[in-house]
Amino acid sequence: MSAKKSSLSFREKVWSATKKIPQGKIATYAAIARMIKNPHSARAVGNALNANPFAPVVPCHRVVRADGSIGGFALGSKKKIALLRSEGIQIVNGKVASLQKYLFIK
DNA sequence: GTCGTGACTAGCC
DNA sequence: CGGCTAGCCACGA
Repeated sequence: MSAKKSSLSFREKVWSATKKIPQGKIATYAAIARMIKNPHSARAVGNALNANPFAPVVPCHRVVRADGSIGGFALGSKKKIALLRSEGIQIVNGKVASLQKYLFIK
């Protein structure tokens, strides 16, 4: 089989996968790791987004923790909640309501 | 080549 | 319900 080589760094893949998240939907760090074929790098995914220089370019605010908690945000978790709400996501107690309902997993 | 750090996760009390 | 621990991976110094 033609094994494709990963020319892009791990971070590049993370940003690429995150950019694919449709508006109104969200994904977990583990889900992103799954998209890039690194299901065991959920932690590394967070690191990638933290170093993400494309803050407004990549919908990093659509990425939350596996338990629905907001996790973190370079511009402030408060801002993240505001953005999610603006997309139709219900946030309760700093957590996503019906996380599964909004999850975007391929 | 080794060490420390972090926007993670699951388990245990 | 909350708090702590251990395991996991990628990156920079």
